[in-house]
Amino acid sequence: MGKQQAKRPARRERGSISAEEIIDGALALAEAEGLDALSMPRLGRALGIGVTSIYWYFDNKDALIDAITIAAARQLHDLITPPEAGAWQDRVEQLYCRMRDALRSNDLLCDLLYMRGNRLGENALVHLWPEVELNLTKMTAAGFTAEEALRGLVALSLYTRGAVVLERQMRRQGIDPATPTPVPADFPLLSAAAEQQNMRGVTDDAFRAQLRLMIDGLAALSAR
Amino acid sequence: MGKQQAKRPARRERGSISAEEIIDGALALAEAEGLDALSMPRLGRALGIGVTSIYWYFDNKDALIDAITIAAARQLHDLITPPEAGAWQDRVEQLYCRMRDALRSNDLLCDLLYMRGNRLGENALVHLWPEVELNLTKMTAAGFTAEEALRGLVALSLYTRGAVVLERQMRRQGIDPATPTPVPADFPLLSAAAEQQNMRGVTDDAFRAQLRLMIDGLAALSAR
DNA sequence: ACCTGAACACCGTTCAAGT
DNA sequence: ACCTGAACACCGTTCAAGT
Repeated sequence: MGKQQAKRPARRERGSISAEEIIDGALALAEAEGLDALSMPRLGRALGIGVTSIYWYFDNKDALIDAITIAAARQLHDLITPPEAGAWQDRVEQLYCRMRDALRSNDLLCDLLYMRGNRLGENALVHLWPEVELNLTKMTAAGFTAEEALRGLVALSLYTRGAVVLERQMRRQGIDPATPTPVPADFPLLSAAAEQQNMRGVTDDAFRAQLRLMIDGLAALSAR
Repeated sequence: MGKQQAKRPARRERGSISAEEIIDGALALAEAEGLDALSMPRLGRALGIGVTSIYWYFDNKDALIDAITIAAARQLHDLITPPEAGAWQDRVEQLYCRMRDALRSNDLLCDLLYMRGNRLGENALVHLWPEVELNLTKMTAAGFTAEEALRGLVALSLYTRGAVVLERQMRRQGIDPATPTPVPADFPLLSAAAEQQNMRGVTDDAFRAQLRLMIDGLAALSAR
């Protein structure tokens, strides 16, 4: 009879592992099982490499997460950037609506960028800077100072981020954002309103309407 | 000579531990060392009880986190609720400015409520529902439908939440939100604007100004 | 009824090797 | 230069006790 010992997988040749392969594997694992399930041992197993080999390419897990964040964010730009032509109001409305859509349909990207501490900070979205610059150009042409314009764009992005994060938190808990929050009858107005416009998320229409309200408010400001 | 064996702490009497004591200890530990440092073994050690004793009072760590979230959120209400009298515009402006202040000065509360998955969802802030009801009353009196009014309040809270979370992420990374983001000169408008109004946070004035813009936009809507 | 340590299956990371 | 397992100090949780 042959030897019965558990045969361990063959040692990988040197040069057969790359940072890119690890990033791709990590993205695949996190997409399939969730970011929480991404552990170094599991990743090593999924890639068929020794756990510790990962540490030759990345100093630690945080560095790896940074890398997959950049990789995941890179694709965002093409998904959401509106055509160059058009009034800033419409371009900006479209940009943030698409941003919300993209993050809503990509939990992993949302988790990497907005949930818990994204170590990259604002650098995670460097790919969007040309888009910001273009909007600033259009807005200054419309009468804004650059500071006013940027302040407005930041506000819109904060609103969008808030909406995305709220909904993500609900989904993470297995709560359907469409189901209204139960509110005791002590609060008649709130409980009536919460049946339509609940506090667990925003409908597409409500999001867009409020976004437009903010944009129009800014536009009125610049006209002054 | 006396026995040299490491003496283990005396066994606690039955009844000497309470859920409240555990919650207080957990809050103290999380405040002192950060939410990440709150582990079951550390908490047991801090309280001088066996780690596993905690499991008699809480099913698991998540349940304990829920409990301390509720405990931490309870104090929020008194801190931020504005006086009853006044126009809804001013009350709401004050409410969200104070909400931001409270969360900015209490990292733990911010982490519990907004960073990563808060299992309690909107129930974490039940203590604010009377305040919401009051604002809905005032806003419907001013011409809003209850749904419109709630939609507006949700939007304001999303903006606030976005601002708080962004700043918290920066602080968590040890980045000073006041230091401007370095932007390459390829983006002249952005780099000029980013020196004043950077993308790492919002100044108090900018936050309030944008909040007021949103409120006035809502008010104009109801006048129609 | 309440409190406990031993034990288990995980984790991230270091280190001293192997090739 | 690149890949590796053994080992370490942690974690959350279960379980079978003790009192």
